[in-house]
Amino acid sequence: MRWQDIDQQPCSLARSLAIIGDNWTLLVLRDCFLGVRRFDDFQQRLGVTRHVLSDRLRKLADGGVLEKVAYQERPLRHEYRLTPMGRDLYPVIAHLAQWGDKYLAGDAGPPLVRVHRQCGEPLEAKLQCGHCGDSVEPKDIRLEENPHWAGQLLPTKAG
Amino acid sequence: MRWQDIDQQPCSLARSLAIIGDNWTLLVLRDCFLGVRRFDDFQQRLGVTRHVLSDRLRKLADGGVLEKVAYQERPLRHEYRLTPMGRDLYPVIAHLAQWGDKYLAGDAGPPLVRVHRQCGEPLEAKLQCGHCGDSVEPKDIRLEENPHWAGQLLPTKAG
DNA sequence: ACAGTTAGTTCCAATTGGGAACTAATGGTC
DNA sequence: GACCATTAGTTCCCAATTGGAACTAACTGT
Repeated sequence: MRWQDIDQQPCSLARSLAIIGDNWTLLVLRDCFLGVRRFDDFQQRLGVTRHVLSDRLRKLADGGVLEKVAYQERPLRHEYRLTPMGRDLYPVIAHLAQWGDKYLAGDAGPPLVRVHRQCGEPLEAKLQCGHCGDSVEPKDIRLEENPHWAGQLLPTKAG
Repeated sequence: MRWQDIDQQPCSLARSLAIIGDNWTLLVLRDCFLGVRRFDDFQQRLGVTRHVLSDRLRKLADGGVLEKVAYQERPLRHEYRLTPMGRDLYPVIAHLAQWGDKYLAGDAGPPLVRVHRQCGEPLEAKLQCGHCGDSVEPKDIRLEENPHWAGQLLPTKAG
């Protein structure tokens, strides 16, 4: 199976990755959350080649994660802004960054600290159940298959 | 800059992506969280080619996300298991899957429901501040640069 | 002796990526 | 009017990676 065809899988994770799972794409989104909006700014900050950046921005815009907004006419120029759908990816980025802080930081420590304005403390991101408010770990989750794909998604004991 | 060199960036997100940001890698981890451990099982479930799978599993093991454990001698065979470092990626996968459920599901609805055992309800994953317990959104976060990289990480207003 | 199991490796053609130069549309300067 | 600057891309070429399939190694069971 080709990577470009994973958007046809029923799995929600696979479909998500079809939009944001390419190399460079999550770094583009990191910069979006830092307020970067323009092509050349992305290009210089990331060091990615221009045609790859062009491709990734187009995919993000087509996928609804970014929108292309004209910021001037004559000559017509566009910038890229997060949509609500894009902003919903913040927890993914926050957890990934925190994971890197925890396991991959060098001697100088994590490069950025994310301070929670409301409480003034560095954010310790946790996965929370919105229904009961408790923190959640992998073992706390039970998976239920949608009957439409019964037996096709989860591995069997036999393999 | 080559993608393979992003592990040398100070950014924690970039370093995380150096380990888990390759195409297919997060789908390998999805299957790990579903209990898949063996090479051929990954290969058949993912449809990825064998040498790409081999490369991704090696990178994950080298990065400390998976460990290679012998499950029999004669002939020597290994399986791949999540380490604690790997299990810490669960929030990333949960949020990505939920994002796909919300925005990318087809007519039949999300393929899997993640039920929170403690409260019995479908998980609505939220990003929580471990210090104060509140849910967190992008606008609630203020970034502070580590002085070691002062001025090198965040974009300036000028661009 | 021969088929089956399992975790890979090897080979080749096709796609994708890195690096650099180039284009288009326009404003400003000498 | 000629030339430089800005900005968002596109085009070109070569190298690296991927997809698909076949092959290898080290056994076990019949």
